Amino acid sequence: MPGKRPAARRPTMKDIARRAGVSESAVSFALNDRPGVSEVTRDRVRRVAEQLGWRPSTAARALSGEGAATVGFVLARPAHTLGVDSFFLQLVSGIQEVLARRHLGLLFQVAADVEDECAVYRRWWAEHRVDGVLVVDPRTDDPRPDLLDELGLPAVVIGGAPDERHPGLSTVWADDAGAMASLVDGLHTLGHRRIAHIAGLPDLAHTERRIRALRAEAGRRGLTEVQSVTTDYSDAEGEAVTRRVLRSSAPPTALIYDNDVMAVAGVAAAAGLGFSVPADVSVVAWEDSALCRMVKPWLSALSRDSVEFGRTAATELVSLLDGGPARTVRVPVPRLIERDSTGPARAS
Amino acid sequence: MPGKRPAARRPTMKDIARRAGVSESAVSFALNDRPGVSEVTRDRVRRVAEQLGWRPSTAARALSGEGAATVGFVLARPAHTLGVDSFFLQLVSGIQEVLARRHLGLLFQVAADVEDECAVYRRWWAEHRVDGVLVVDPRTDDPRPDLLDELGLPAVVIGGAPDERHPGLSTVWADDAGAMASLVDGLHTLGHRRIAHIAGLPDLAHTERRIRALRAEAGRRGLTEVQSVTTDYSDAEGEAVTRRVLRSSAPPTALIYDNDVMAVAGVAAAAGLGFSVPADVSVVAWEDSALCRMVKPWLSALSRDSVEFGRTAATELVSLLDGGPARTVRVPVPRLIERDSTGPARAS
DNA sequence: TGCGCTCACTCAAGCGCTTTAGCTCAGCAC
DNA sequence: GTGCTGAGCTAAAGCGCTTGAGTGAGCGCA
Repeated sequence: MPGKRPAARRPTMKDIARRAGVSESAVSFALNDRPGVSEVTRDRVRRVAEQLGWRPSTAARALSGEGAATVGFVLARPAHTLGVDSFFLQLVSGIQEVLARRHLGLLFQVAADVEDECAVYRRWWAEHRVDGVLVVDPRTDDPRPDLLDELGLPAVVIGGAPDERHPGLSTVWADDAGAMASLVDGLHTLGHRRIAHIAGLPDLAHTERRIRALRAEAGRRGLTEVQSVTTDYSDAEGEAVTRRVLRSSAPPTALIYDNDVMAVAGVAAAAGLGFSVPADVSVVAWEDSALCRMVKPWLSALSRDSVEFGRTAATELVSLLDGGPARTVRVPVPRLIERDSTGPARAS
Repeated sequence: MPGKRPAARRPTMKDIARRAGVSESAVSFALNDRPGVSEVTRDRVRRVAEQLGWRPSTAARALSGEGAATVGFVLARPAHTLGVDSFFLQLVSGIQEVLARRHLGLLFQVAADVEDECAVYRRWWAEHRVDGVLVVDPRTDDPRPDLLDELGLPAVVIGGAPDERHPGLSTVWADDAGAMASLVDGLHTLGHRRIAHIAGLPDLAHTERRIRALRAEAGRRGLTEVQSVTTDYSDAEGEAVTRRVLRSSAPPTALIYDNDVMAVAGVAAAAGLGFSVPADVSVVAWEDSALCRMVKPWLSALSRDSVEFGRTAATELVSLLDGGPARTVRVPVPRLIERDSTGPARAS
């Protein structure tokens, strides 16, 4: 008897039809809220379906042209940077919340690089696996929008800048430039004149945006000793770059890190070099998480609601799947949470 | 012209059949390596398929009884504990690696609790969405194995103890008891007699295993001042519990944390109370990540290869899907990485 | 009474694939 | 010549659902 697989049979519409004494088509109409059946029949069918625990087979649905009831999400980052990043799990959990409500599945895949990611989209499309995708980490010179256009796959770009060249794509983005501007403004007010920006991956669109915004703000204020350095987001590079910039003859008095991991690593590196935070150097993390309260001093951070970000993106995709128009949605500008790592610049 | 969706048509087997001048059945045989076609035809068909960029429609495949080519993964943890946890992303990336090679999709879902998770399995099963699932966070008194048995859904339990009651399930697990034993042994050798174990979620099977193992080890050595306290894995509880245990009249000289996040929070809490690590109290984290090297002192940690763990689990599931037998696989015992947070007990 | 119309429903085809049964023809033994 | 075999292929059904084209009853209206 052991090892026996009962494998209870799944009920189908045919079963419902039989029990309700109507045709399969009637069942289909009834369950999909289509006209063509009386309210009485509809109710009866619904009751039978419920009672049988019926659920539509996604395979059959997909095959008859209804789409796969699934959206795709590819993460293309080097494996080692996937580590201690709270952003993606939060984002995904927000996405889920919205998708689950519509019984849409989330097909998740990690890819080695963007090229790989494109291959995944092609495969998903050819295999009829997804109805749309959520694209993260948009890049400067990104091949993905063109591809998705070509495939006719509805998509929402998360974190991209508005893009007129692809009117089919929705975009959900945060105003990095604005955030950077107010950040620089705050630091400037505190007397900081030498600022280093330890940025993320060089090819990412938002990295680019932040770098440009910083340069613009510096220009406007006549600050000449302002720099951005790109990294791979890892604690290792955060530490290495911090060490390098602080060792210069006129070290920065404020450090802006593009994520929390590097900021934490950076604080440790600064301490190692004898710099005290915030007395000698102020630190701000672009991304708030528990991490920021795990080190002394607690890190001031730009906080955004990543879960909400995910919700927004998913909502846009759902609307796209419903035939809605592509849109560009801006989520709220991240808010600076002032903690103990920022203070007035040391008088030079 | 803008907004036009070209929506290139997907090639089907019919297209291949036409171009290759054979019937659809022949194409099916050829492409699935089934007997019934000559090598010459097989080659020709394959070439045409390749040239057309054909990929089988998963929907059609699933409908004709081949399974959905997808496995499911549900994460049922309170949203706020999802934050800074490196384990799951690593695990998933290991899983992916194996699944991708077989062109299996990973359907991912976050659920509120185990009950919710069960509902997801039922739905997936009824909707024909997945061929098997990976179950994480096994619990004492877990409803999931029974359910999966009932549904006849192949499954691999990740982190569970071997379970004879469900011969249909595969299990991939680490020997927590052994790891705990050697940990206690090490601490005992260093002179520690009062040990506090800040454990994870109380219902998880591995939490239970570790607690029991600690108690057993303490019993064997006649240590009476050894305790385990369960938490929700969050930095907040890690900090609170640390504070509480260190405030007692005879505070522990060694702290074992069930994850890296709590360990880091704990070190900060200890420092706040005037305890120096490792002089006054030693700290070990059960889970190694970049976090452990982001604080001073660097944390000693039990390190396991989570990516490999994922690979192993996925491999087992694939074998199950191929009709292989259910198995129980043990992954290597986590290894203690000694850094700066452990040392001899202060002479009392 | 008969015409046309609507409503509620049924029939049957079709989505892209697998699979079983069957068909054809060459090769061979007798 | 007949009969058998097996290799190589085709025809057709079926998976569970949707959908457009019927069908037939009931009704209003001239």
